[in-house]
Amino acid sequence: MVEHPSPDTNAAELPAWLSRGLADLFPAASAPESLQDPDQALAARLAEAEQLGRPLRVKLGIDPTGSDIHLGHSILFRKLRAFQDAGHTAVLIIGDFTARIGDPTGKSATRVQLSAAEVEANAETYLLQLGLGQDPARSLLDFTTPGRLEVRRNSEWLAALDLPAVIELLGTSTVGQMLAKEDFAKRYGSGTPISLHEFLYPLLQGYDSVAIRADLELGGTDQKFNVAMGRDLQRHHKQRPQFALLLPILPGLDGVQKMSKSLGNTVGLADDPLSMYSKLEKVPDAVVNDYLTLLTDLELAALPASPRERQKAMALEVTRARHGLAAAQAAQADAATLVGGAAGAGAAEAEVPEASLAAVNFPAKAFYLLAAVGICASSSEARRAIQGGGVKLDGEKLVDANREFSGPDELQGLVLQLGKKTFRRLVP
RNA sequence: GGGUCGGUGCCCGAGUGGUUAAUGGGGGCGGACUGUAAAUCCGCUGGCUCUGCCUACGUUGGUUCAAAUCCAACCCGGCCCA
Repeated sequence: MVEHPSPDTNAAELPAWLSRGLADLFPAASAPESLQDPDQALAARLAEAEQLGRPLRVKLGIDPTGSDIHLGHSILFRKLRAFQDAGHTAVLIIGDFTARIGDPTGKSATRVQLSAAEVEANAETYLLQLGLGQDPARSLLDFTTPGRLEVRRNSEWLAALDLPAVIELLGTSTVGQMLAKEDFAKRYGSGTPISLHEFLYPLLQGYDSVAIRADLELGGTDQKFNVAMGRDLQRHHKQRPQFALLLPILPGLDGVQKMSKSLGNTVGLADDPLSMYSKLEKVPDAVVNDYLTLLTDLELAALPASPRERQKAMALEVTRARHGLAAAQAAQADAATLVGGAAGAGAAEAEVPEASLAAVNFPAKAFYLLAAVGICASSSEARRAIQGGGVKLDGEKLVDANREFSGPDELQGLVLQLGKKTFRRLVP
């Protein structure tokens, strides 16, 4: 490639771990030689950091509004981790204060406000899923290496703002600027209500950057407005404005809409190996390469061209990163046996999630059993599933929804199957 | 605050006194097909250990043998005016 004769040109290139999968970066990645300004060019800022031996402070904010982290979120954490591994400081902001307003981004309606207790409980779960107390080799973030991670809650500084401070904050932008934001513009245009407090959200998120003196903020492309707001506010507070690093929004399992719990197209970080693998190996062909780029470190060029092989390689690698190679390979093998037709014999061998019969009251009718064991959401749904011919017990189609089981003995050890990909081994 | 229009099942959206969990579409789930995919076709889509019983059309109360459908008050939202 290019020669690197001087430190100046060195800075003109970003490392691959940083540029992989980027959707947007501003103000600029690198700059012409005449403009090696560490405030304008990220490459220059990185070089400066190295020179001064001062790691960059890389901000990522999360609002603990739900309880499960899924792969869609994980692409941001993966990038944050890459910064950690390169020696920088990840500043993870738990939006315990902002979560109670609700980020209007991408929302077609005002979000429900959460109680402080709910938010705190969610925050705890998030940290555990991100790897708190775990071996960094297996977890998403590095919680153990000193100096690599700061976890901050934004109530720390936001709860302390008094009215004059809030008014000053509001004074930094205009209604026109707010309405320029796509979500607001859409909602305003379509007559969907926008509460005034929602205008505060971008300002508060921006203020977080001021509070922690961020050098760089990570976000999805939908965060562009909010991240840019951080730059404005930092300038307002006489700080060096942060760089913005935007990553694409991961499409969900449907391949069209973004991955989101409410759309039911997610793969959870906490999913067991088998369901993680089997969901992933059937993502639409069109998004397999996105998954590979954003969720793995694999070289795309080195992979087989066949879409089916790519799906498998991607599913295996993503599962491996969470559960280890052995578990991932087992999941791959099990997926092949379970779904591949020879369910009867295969199911007995394969490793499937277990479901306890403890909560079942016997005698139990088939439709009730499905619901009681948690495989169906309701007994009515179970009844329909059985009548629709989608339920198998130990490989044999269960046809009678009213079939009665007298006790756990005749069920334990058997595998209950709903559709092609939901399996439960019944245990006491 | 005034005027006006509106609030139906996961979502959109019919339905304006009388079988009926309530047309249709989307989404979801299941089946066939397939590459465990896409496309296509078919079925299901409130709850309950269910041949029946509950609960449902913003909330509460009322009229009626009978209401999602009529009346009243209230709550929430859009638009116009202030």
